[in-house]
Amino acid sequence: METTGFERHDHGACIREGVSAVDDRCRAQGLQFTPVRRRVLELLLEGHRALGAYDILDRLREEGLGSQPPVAYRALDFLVKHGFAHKIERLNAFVACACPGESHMPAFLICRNCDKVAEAEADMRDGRLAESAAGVGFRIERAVVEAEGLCPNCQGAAA
Amino acid sequence: METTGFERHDHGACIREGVSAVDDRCRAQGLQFTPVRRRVLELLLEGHRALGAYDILDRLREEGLGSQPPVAYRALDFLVKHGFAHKIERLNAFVACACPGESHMPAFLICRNCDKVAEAEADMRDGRLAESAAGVGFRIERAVVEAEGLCPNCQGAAA
DNA sequence: TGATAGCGGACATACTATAACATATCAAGG
DNA sequence: CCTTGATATGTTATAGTATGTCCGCTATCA
Ligand SMILES: [Zn+2]
Ligand SMILES: [Zn+2]
Ligand SMILES: [Zn+2]
Ligand SMILES: [Zn+2]
Repeated sequence: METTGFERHDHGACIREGVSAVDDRCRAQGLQFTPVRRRVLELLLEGHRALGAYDILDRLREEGLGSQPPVAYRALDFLVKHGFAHKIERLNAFVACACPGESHMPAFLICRNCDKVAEAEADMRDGRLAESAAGVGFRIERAVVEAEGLCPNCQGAAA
Repeated sequence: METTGFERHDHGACIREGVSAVDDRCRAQGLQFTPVRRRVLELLLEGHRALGAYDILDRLREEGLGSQPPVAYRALDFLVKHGFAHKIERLNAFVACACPGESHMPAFLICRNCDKVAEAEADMRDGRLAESAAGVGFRIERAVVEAEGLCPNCQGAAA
């Protein structure tokens, strides 16, 4: 089970495991993992990339699973709400969660060259930011952390 | 010169100093601090809040300074490009920079109750995230760090 | 059987951002 | 003076992202 998606790996297993983990969690929590929601998750898992809502919608349309924006947004909202996917604010796009179900404060590493996105842990309740925040009396509840740069593969190519 | 805008302070001075600091820097760097750009900066400085491009545009329109989206976006682009303002990705909105001219990797503390935004330092090249990134060979160039929570004033009120 | 709740279909609309082209302004050089 | 190039602004249109609302279906449960 790789963490980043930058390395070569058995991506078929990646998808299968991702879907089945969410399937399990939905069953456990009594959530409805409907066909549209499952398909959207599969699409997000297809590459370790962020997909826009309308990219998703196009695919759904091709497959006869829905043709109007709310269909895609509702599925995405469901996935995000339950921690099965995340929104990348910088890209107005969405990625599958790398460790669905585990509650976490995710951070993202976004390659500006190949657009791959990796998920890292960045609990903002420690570290320098937390100190600054505490210093002015601000209580952090959630945090968006999105780092942009070059992934290991693209540093050599330097395109 | 307060750092956060959460505390009571002489906000008139806040605006004057903000504008004049940018004025100086523009002069020093040969940048044109035109009426529209100045006015947009003033609007951003009015509250320690993020303003949407169309909020800005409405104000500009009222004042006869421009009526079409590109006018606002171009002024905002100028301010952001030269570090006089920042975009808050989570809000699709913009804030004046708290320390214009100094190059920095800003982080933001966004109050979910009163919508005030404070700027903090969070250089992502140290800390835990940098370690994770280094661990997978990812080179961080820029980072969006936007923390959401309650500012000191709103923690009491707890609305 | 009827009430309730959740999901999805469909239409319309709002909000955010940019492309593309035209015009204005000003400074440098012929 | 006139041209030219650079920068900023004006204007129209369009692209891209996200939500509101209403309706019908189905499953569940009293
Ligand atoms: Zn994979
Ligand atoms: Zn890459
Ligand atoms: Zn102030
Ligand atoms: Zn507040």
